[in-house]
Amino acid sequence: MSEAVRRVRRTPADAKRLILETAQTLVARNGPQGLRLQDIAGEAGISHPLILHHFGSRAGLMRALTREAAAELKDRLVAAMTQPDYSIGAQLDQVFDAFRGGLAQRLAWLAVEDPDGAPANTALILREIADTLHARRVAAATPGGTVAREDTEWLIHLVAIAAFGEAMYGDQLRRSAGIAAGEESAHRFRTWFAGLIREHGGRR
Amino acid sequence: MSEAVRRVRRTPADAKRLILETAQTLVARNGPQGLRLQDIAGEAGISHPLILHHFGSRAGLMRALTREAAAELKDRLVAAMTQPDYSIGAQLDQVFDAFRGGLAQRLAWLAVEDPDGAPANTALILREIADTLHARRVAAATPGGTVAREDTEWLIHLVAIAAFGEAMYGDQLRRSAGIAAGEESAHRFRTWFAGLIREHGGRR
DNA sequence: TTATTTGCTGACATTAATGTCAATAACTAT
DNA sequence: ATAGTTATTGACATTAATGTCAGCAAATAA
Repeated sequence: MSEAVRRVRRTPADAKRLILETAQTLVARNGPQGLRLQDIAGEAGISHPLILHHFGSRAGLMRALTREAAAELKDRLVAAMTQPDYSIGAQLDQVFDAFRGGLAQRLAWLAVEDPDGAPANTALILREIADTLHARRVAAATPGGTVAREDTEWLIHLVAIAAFGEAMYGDQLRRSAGIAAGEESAHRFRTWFAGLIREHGGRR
Repeated sequence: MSEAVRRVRRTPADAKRLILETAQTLVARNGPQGLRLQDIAGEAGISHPLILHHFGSRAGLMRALTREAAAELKDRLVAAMTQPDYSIGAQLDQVFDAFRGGLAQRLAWLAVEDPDGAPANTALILREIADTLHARRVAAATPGGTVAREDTEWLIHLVAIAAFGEAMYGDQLRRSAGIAAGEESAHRFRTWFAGLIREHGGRR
């Protein structure tokens, strides 16, 4: 009388993919609080022990999530940087784009959940970027002028904290300032910010 | 034979003070995760139901905490702004100081815990600041020049997201960039940032 | 002293999360 | 077919948090 219960059986790689993608979606949607194994399982149409089977523990899943988000960010930044005419002023929109689609928010939220995981995973990304950008700035400098290494580093630091701050609190702060929220407003800010940086680059 | 158990009996105001201050300390030290009623109670030397007695629920405590932190931030910013020679470039250090001592971190963390509480409590703070600053910039402008209102707003927005981003991720990002962490490094960045903004103000 | 109010606590209830495990079903190889 | 491997699940164990409550004790007033 008892029906045989049908099951989907995936390859481990596929199962991990499914879980990670579902989890990323949920983090982006609900913030760091919304990362309950039950919820992920429900959304993915699986049972929650399956997550533990593939990732060992909740912490293991978190590590995998941050690792994935950090890798994605790095890929996007490197892609933006390898454009022929790259400069942080001219291509700032691409840099912010690299943080878009909830990516920075995900990373930031994951950093809140697991303060030690994010640094480990993002380590040295910024250093690589600083090296590349600085070389470009030096090459682009007028023959007589010099570009201080420190200036490049702080420039990147500013863009990084601004991008994170914008991703986390941009909308809230705009609302608090009485500025209309939304994508268009955020874009206007990016444009303004790019101008500020271009100004800075231009004068030395 | 049974000893009478001695108890401390406070006024409601004193009890709330004690609880709020202990909680603020713990948030600053351990992040948003470290806000368990048991922990607060243990640290304050009271029992955890006392917190519920005075604040109704954990959510009530969180609201009180964000309200307090937001009020503190506003006070510091207003104090910085009412200095006679206030301008966001010249006094940027004071603005960042207003965010220091874990205040921005507390606010940011509380915002993560209770995304709706912070906006309600910080509403219009930035608008006030924008009004004041814009008036000053207009007054300080050279007779022929004009200062766009939007420019002032974006300037404040940048400082705000940078201050939050710095408070939340500054040290992590500096480490990730291979820059030495610590107060001195953070100060050097503030100085550089102030210069950037002063440059911008000077050219229009 | 006695009565009254209420700040305060210990013990318990409730809820909600992670983590464990034996059993089951879907593939693969023989 | 048959056996073996393992992805998958339901039921359960465990843990850890918030919230409830009856009663105790410290002030204040009569």
